[in-house]
Formats: sequence, structure tokens, C-alpha cells
Amino acid sequence: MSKINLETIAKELNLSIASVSKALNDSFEISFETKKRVLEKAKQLNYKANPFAIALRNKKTHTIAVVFPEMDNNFFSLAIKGIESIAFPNGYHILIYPTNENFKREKATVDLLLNGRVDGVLISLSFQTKETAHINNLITQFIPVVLFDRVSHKIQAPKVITDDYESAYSATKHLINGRCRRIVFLSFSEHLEINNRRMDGYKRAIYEKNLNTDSSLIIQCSNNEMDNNEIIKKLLIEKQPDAIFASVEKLIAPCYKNCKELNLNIPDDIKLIGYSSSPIARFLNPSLSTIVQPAFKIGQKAASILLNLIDKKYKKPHSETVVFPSEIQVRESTKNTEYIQLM
Amino acid sequence: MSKINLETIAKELNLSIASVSKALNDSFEISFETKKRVLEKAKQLNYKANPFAIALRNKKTHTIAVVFPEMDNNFFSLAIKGIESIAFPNGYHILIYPTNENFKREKATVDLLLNGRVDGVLISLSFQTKETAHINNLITQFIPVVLFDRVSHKIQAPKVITDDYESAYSATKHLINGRCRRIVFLSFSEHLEINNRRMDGYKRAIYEKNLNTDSSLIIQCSNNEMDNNEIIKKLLIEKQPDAIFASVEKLIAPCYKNCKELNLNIPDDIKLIGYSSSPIARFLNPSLSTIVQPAFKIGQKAASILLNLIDKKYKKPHSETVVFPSEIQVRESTKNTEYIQLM
DNA sequence: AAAATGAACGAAAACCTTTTCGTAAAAAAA
DNA sequence: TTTTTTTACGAAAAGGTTTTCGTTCATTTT
Repeated sequence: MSKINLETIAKELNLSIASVSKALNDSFEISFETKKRVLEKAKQLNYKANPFAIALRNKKTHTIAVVFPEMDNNFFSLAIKGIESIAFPNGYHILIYPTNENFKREKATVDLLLNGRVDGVLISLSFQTKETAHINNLITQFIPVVLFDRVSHKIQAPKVITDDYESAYSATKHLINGRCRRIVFLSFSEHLEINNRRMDGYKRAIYEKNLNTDSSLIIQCSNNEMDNNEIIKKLLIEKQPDAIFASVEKLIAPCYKNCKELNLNIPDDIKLIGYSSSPIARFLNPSLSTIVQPAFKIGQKAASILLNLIDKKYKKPHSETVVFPSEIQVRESTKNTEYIQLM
Repeated sequence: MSKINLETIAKELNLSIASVSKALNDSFEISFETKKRVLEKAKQLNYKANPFAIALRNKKTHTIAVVFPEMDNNFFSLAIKGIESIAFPNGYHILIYPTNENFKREKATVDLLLNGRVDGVLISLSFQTKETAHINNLITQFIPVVLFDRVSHKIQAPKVITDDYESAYSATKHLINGRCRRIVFLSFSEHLEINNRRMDGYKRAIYEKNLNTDSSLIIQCSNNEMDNNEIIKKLLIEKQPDAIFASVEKLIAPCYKNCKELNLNIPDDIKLIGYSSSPIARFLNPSLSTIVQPAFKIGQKAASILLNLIDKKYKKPHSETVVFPSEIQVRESTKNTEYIQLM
């Protein structure tokens, strides 16, 4: 069965290709009669417009790309779900490019997108990303870009983030109020501004209470699961912290694991809080106090800004930063059971 | 800055468009000298080939689609990660189409793919899908399709699944060995064959031990979180089961929740096991016994079969079914603590 | 009745690339 | 030297669509 195109329909109806195209696009130049005939014939022949011919001609792909660090990550899954909830109803297709937290990979994919494959790009930076020239290239080529969550001030584009400084400050204060004095901050990537905003929120709360002026309780983690496991085990033994603040979700599991192995009771011996988008944090043992980002909303907002950018809905060059509040959910892992110790 | 195309390069070098194209594609027809000049000029002008023109001309998109039920789902996230690990190194782009477990949505997206936007499609059926004509349409149009996890025998295409019957049988036997007699099976979608394979494995184990001949302990769940919560609460009260077997991950959280609310101790009062791809099942309270599917591998295998299909690597019409084994991980939620009751 | 307007459609260019086939000149063979 | 082969390149078609600009014929206006 050979391919059905406009010419096929045109020939069958003794029309020109132009008229068939116009009829299908409901142009005013075509009579009602003819439109009807064309529509019928198109349906009868099961005609499907070739999306590449359309994209080539119209310079519009109706496709966006999402470049993000990690596929198996509750936050990004939810964010992409939010993106999709905006993109699909607006007729946009979504290409995904997980970078696996790898800068080279991120740069390679962004470079790939310079050829006009997509109308716009949503990006959340990788663990390793320190320079952002590759992304600025996109912008230079007039490809709309919106950053979300892991953003950089070096990129002049709209950004959608959460109140990282404030939420980290609150979480740390929550720990301090729970009588914690040696609070470890598990830092993720020192290059990422989101990490530093969270760390600054932590530091602020620490300094406010004059807890420890040195930063020996700020622990740099890696992106490697095994390494992190060792780092956390070592820290539990050497630093003797009374609380851990995990700046990203993936650092939480090794905390549970090592506390269990070292016979450290959460929350009696050590309290634990962390950023998390897992729906089952409340069923962990003990249930985990979390800072929850509105991942779905972040995705939605980022996507809708991107679509507006694509459709040139903004008068002036546009690079607002939208900040969503995170929510702290207090559970057992930071519960104060001091009364037991008093007995 | 106007768009750079082959013509731009051709004019600058006093060559024809044809020669430039051939040079860039390293054709034997072009001299080494000329190739070098073209390559240099292309780099200098920052030339990027238009992917749509190429796709139009070559009838090859280097893009695949993944149609799957749910974005925020550990299994599918991991499976897509596996897909990506094969697709990207082979130069394929990935379009994602979550259906949100909705049949209309699934059909609409599959219909969308009939226009040749992609070279092939990976599909995992939605909760609601009972008929598969839409997918067979794809195959009729010679668009390669590979099914994974949630497959249907009505579709003649390669399939990648797990040993659902066997793993469900083993899991049920594990519960029976733990002295469970009233084992509830939480069925997900009665239309999905995967659900029925798992249910059959459960039934087999039940019948083998002559536990209950009626099927009143097979509980049909929905895709709605609130509904499922009510269903499970009701079942715990009315059926008084001593074990629950959750056929999908999303039914596990409401089990924990309602057991806690009804003061049912897991595993003393009631045991719990379920299919899950969550990395933190072992940190739940109590830690969850799981049946783990090799989600990443499933994605990889499905993708590599699809790419072979696209490249026509198979001599004959190809519709093998690849079955991966699942792994049962026994943890506290099914631990036998009978000795406590003996005391 | 002549002129102006409007409705309905077609020809052709443009979007950018690849590939077939043809051609000219240079090199090799006769 | 003449003929054949090889090397290196160009012209043009094809892939499918949209859009601009004509053109024709019917209708309305003066």
C-alpha cells in the first residue's frame, strides 16, 4: 500500500494539491462543497499529513525537549508528568534526554538540539555542570529555553525553582529546635546553585544559633552510590552527628542503611530529614520527615512558560524566576523523644 | 543571522549543493581535498543539517516512541531508563507518551503515531485497554512495534515480559509457607493479561493447598487512589485476611496506611507482599517483601528488539516473547513471628 | 451594458536534503 | 595517438507540505 499524500487526494478529486491542502486547513478560499469532498476522500484514503514535510515548511516542530539529570528519580518523574500535562493538550510532543548527571552527555544533547529539532528546551542541570556556554548557545540561536530546579544565574532564561534557601533554613531550624547540635549537611554537587542555596539556608540557621563555626559538618557527597555509602558510614562514625540533613533524595537511603548497620536509632540517636518526592516517605522505618517540592507544578509552570516563549506571547525579552514554596512534612525521623532519655 | 544550509556552503566554495552534501556524508565521489574544504567551511559557518529535511528525504526519523501507562512509576521510569540506554548510543531520539492509564488517551496517541513520526513504537498497555485494534493498525502500516510488561496476545508483535505466573505462584507459596490461610489477592486491571497471569499463579498456589475454593479473596481494585483506599480498608475489616498480595506497586501504600489505621501489625496480624520496583522497599516500616522485576533490562531488551526490527535485522516476521525472571526479596513484612504468639 | 468586485481554485516557489544519472577532464590502456 | 576507464563533480528530481500570487468565471455595481 503506497503512501497517501496530498497529490493522491488531488488526483482522485481532480483538484490541485494546493486546493486540497487549503481544504484540509479549512481555508476560506475553498468552497464548503469542496472542503466536504476533500475531507471525505481524506478519511476514505486514511490520509495522514507528513509531520516532517509540515515541520520543514512551517519551521515549527510542535516538539519540545526535556534535558534532565535522572530518569529514575521521583522529582523528575513528577516534573515531567507536569510538563506533559501542559504539552500534550497543546499539541506538543516531548523528547526526553536524561543526562545521567553527566556533563559531557548534557553538552552533547544540547548541541544536538541546535539543529532545530525542537521548538524549545526545558533543562535541569547535571551534577557535573559548572559552565553553561552550551546552553547559552541555544539561546543565541533563538531556541527558547526554560530552566527548572537546577538552574544557573549564568543563563539568562526564565527559571522555575523552589524556595531552597528558606526551606533548608526552616528544616535546619526544625532540627535545632529538636535539640540537635551536631547537624550534618549532606551536600550534593558543589557546582549546583540549588545545592548552595540549600547549604546557605542550613548555614544561616546554624550560625544564627552559634552552633559550629567551622564547616566540618558539611559533607560533600558524590554521585556514586557506593561512594556515598562509604562517605556516610565514615561520617556517622567519625563525626558523631545528632542529625543529618540530606540535600537530595538519593542520599536518604544510605542514611537509613548505615544507621541500621551501626545500630543508630532514628530519631533517638540521630535525626534525619531530607528533600524528597517519594510518596512512601511516610511509610519508611521510621517515617521520614521530608521537604517536599511541588514537582508537578514546577513542571507545569516551566512548560507553560516555554510554550508562551515559543508562541512569542511575551512582549519583551523574558527571564522571570518563578519560585514555588516547598512544604516541610514532620514525621518520626525528627521526632523528639527526649522524655525517654529523661527516664 | 540567517539559516545556514547546504546552499550557503556551496556558494562560498563554488561547489554544487550535491557535492557539499556528498562531502559531508563522506561519499567516495568527492576528492579528499574538497571534503576537507567542505568540512572546514561547515564548521566555520556552524552548519547543522536540518533533521526534518533529512527525515523527509530518507524516510527515516531516528526517533522511537514509548507509550506507557504512568510517568510517576518506578517500574516504568526504570524501563525507560533501560530503553534510553540502548536508544541514545544508537542515535535514536525518544518521544514519551504517558497514557495515564487511560484507553482513549492510548488510542489517541497511537493514532497520532500512524503518520510516520517515528520509526518504531514501544508500548505497555493502559489499565483500561481491552481491545487492541489501534495497535494492530500500527503494525498494518508497517510501523515496528514491541510490547513490554503489559502485553496482549491479540497483538502479533515481539513482547518482553517477566515470569508473572511463576513469580506470583512463588510469592503465594511463600505466604502459605508462612502459615497464611486467608490470602487476599489485590487484582489491578481485570483486562490486562499480566494481571491475570499473576492471578493465575496465585490461584494455582491456593488450589494446590486447597485453601479456599471460592474467589472471594480476590479483590478487584481500581486505578483511583481514593477508591483503592476504601476498598482496602473495607477488605481488611470484612475479610479478615492474614495476608495481602499486591499485584502492583501502587496498591502497597494504602495497605500500609490502612493497617496502621486499623492497628493491624505487619507481619504479626497480617503479612504483605507485592510487586515493586522501589529502591526503598527495604526501608519501609516494616521492610517490604517484594517481587522485583528487572525493569531496566526489560527496557533494554525491548528497545534492542525494536531497533533490530527497524533495521530489518530479522529474516522472517518476528514476534518472539522474551521472558525475564523476577526476583523475590523476602523481608520483614512476611516474616513469621509465630514464636511470639507461642509465648 | 460595461466595469468592478468577489469567489474558487491552480501554478509554482520554498523549506532542505539525498541520490541518480550525466558529463567533463584526466588518467590509463590499447 | 586513439580509445577506454576513472575521477570528480553538477543538474535535477524527489520527498510532502504551505503559501503567495495569478487567473478565471460569476456576480454585483454603476
